[in-house]
Amino acid sequence: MGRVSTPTSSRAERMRLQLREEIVQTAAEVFAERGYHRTGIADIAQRLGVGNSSIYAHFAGKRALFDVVIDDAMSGVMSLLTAENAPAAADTFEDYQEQVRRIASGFTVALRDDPAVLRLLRALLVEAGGVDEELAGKASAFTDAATQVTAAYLGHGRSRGYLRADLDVEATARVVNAMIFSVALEETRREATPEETQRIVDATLALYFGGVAA
Amino acid sequence: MGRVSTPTSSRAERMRLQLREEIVQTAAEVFAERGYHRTGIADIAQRLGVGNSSIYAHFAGKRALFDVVIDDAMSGVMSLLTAENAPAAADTFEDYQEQVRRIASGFTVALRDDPAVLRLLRALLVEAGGVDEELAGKASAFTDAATQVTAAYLGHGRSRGYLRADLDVEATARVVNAMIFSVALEETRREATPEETQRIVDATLALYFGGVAA
Amino acid sequence: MGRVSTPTSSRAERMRLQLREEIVQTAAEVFAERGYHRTGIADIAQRLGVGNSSIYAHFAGKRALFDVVIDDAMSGVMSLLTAENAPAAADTFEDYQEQVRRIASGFTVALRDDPAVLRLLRALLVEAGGVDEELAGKASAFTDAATQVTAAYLGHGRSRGYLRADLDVEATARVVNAMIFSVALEETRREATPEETQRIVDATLALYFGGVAA
Amino acid sequence: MGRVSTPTSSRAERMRLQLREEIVQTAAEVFAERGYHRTGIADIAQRLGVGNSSIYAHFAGKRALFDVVIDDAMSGVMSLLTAENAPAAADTFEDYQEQVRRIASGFTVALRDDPAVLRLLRALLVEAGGVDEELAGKASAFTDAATQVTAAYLGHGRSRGYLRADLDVEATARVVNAMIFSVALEETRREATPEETQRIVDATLALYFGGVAA
DNA sequence: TATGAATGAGTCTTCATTCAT
DNA sequence: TATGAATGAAGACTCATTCAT
Repeated sequence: MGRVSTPTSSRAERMRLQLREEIVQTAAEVFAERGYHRTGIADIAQRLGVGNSSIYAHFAGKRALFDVVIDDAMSGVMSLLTAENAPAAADTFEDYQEQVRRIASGFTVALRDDPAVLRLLRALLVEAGGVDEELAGKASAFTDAATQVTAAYLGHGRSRGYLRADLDVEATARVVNAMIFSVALEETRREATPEETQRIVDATLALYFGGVAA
Repeated sequence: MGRVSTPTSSRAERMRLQLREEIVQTAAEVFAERGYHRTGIADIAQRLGVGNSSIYAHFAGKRALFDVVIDDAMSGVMSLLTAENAPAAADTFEDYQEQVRRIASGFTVALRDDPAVLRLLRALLVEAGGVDEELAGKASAFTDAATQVTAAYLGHGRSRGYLRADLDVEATARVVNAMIFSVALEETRREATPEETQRIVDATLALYFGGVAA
Repeated sequence: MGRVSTPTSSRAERMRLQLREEIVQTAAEVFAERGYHRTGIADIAQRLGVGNSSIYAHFAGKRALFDVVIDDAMSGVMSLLTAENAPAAADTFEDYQEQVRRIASGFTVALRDDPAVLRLLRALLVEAGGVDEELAGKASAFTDAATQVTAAYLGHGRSRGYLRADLDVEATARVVNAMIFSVALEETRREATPEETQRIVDATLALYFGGVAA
Repeated sequence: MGRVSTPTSSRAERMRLQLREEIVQTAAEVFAERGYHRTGIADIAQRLGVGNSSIYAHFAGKRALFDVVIDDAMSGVMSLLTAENAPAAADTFEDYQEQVRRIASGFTVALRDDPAVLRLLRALLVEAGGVDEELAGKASAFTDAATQVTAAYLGHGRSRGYLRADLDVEATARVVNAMIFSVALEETRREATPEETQRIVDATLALYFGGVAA
């Protein structure tokens, strides 16, 4: 039989999926701009130029759509965090610095190109408690997952000897991620110029690698 | 005949102010627990055991009440940040470490005793954009003010020579504050044990003072 | 027993009545300025400088107070209409014109001195339907009573022969009163100068006595 | 294929406009019956048999709906006042009487068929001050406009010589209109029989043309 | 007795969701 | 299947009235 079946439905299916994707895109934009509560289903539908109820043909409701949007944003950030550089890759402090700079740079570029992702993260992290218990749980799960990723890097560095032997890997991972997200969120709030952002990134890395001590 | 001065009006005035204070307290609790949008005037009134409209005798509306609550929280945090330790106090790195530890400790204790303040800050920083442009501006002003305070400490330390000469004071101040607030917010979100919190604080300070490098 | 009794209570009684009177006065002002619905009990109490509930010590409620105010205004207008000139007084058209001019002049002067009465009438006639069935009935009763007064004048003049023999006394009375009240109300609405008002009064009388025909 | 032109949108548009029209009609009824303040959005929606919020799909709010209703009533009355008879049409007093009778008759018939218009006018003229400064202004503008129309007739008649040479055109116009509106309003208030109304109209015209003098 | 703070019923308005076309 | 008009539940706010002092 193969997959000869339903070629017509296949065309319809493609269009259906495409509309779904457009809804998610548009919803991401609007949610990012205005936050969950100030965003109305009508706002999303209108910006996309479709009818209100078309959204309900693809998502159970506003909350469900937000879930999908947030999941997309989360996985986007997670792939930035984990992209191209395995924790195992660095063996010296110099390599590690290089690796982190590369990641930070990738981060910066990616977010410059698609700042909505970050604003969505803010929507998640910030409004989580104001929407739902379930959403709050999702936010926690996300920070926990991010902590795991960072902790893996830190653990590798400590065992390789290029990070402090007394480093509290798990706690530091949490702190570092908080710092990263905070800076990132803060930079999107005030619409910072690339130069300002670069200064913040440099300051962050300097603090990270060497602390403030002389 | 001593203080004949308007004792009746004084009594009534006291009760009026007391109710106002109770409203602010209760509102702070509920806003902290549920966020701005999920909190109804009815929730606050009910928890306090007064009628809905009593709140309107003291505040122009929900938004105005939230403003007062947020202002209280902001000034609470600002006094924690600036309390008892002038930027000029430390002259050596050891003194400075001691000073920062003292502040951190004060912070920790204060927030353990009154965690609502922090949750309110989260409400401010997180929901700001989802409520009002004005509130968003208030949030920005707050982070800017906090940056100034921290930058004063860092500038003093750099000029004394116990902090890195190449320290980007303003940028680092921003990063450090972001880190502090993030950690604090995160710790209130997941209801961390005192031990966990202590580990986070230690990790934060270690990172701050010496970075991650071996 | 006589009425020697309770001289103290008599003093108190006097003050009580005086306050009651002041409330009616003030209420009349505010009702006249803002109409029934836009006037709050608090507005009246505040302007008089007494507490909200003092009003309830003298009147059953807002509606009852309005009733008293309206009754006062109605009897004020009725005495203007019936004042000093009995329907029987005039025997010639010249006498009648003189009489009517005297009444109109008294009206004008009285309302110039106490324009609130008229505004209250407006409040009665205009808002009657928007408040209560009962108030609407009172408004009807008032216009009916005024019609009776005017009809008596007209009837007298017709029987004396100085008014048209084919005059429909009752219907004309109704029309004339409507004209009088309308003009009076309209003059209070737009804050007319005395000169403008005089022109209107003259035009009204001219129309009344001689119609528009050449 | 003839007129393929967007029949769907056209159909929907028609229904939309129809509902809007029904809302205005029903609102006119209820506002006329109960006045602005005693009319709730719910009353209107319920009488029409639609949901409360459907009204908000067509009008910004209660006040905006009232505005439309009032504007309709005002233009309805203005067309009655100006209909089919130009001020210039009459050249003799007989012609003029005929013309005025025709207008009065048209008025009477029109208001008998649609008494709501008049009740609405009452709502406007009476409640104007009790709702809004803006509405009060609209009421003034309306009476001024009506005065202009009437003054044009009177001015024409005076220059033709069939009206009194000493006629104060503007003041008389104001009086006459006040008389007309008052009578009309009064007739709707007490639910007069056609015969009673006819007597009032006749009395009004008699007064208008010849005054009361014998 | 006068006060004015507190009340709670009533109202307008919003918006996520459904349904007829 | 897509539409967008209609829905109704929910929430902020007002104000005449009551009650403890």
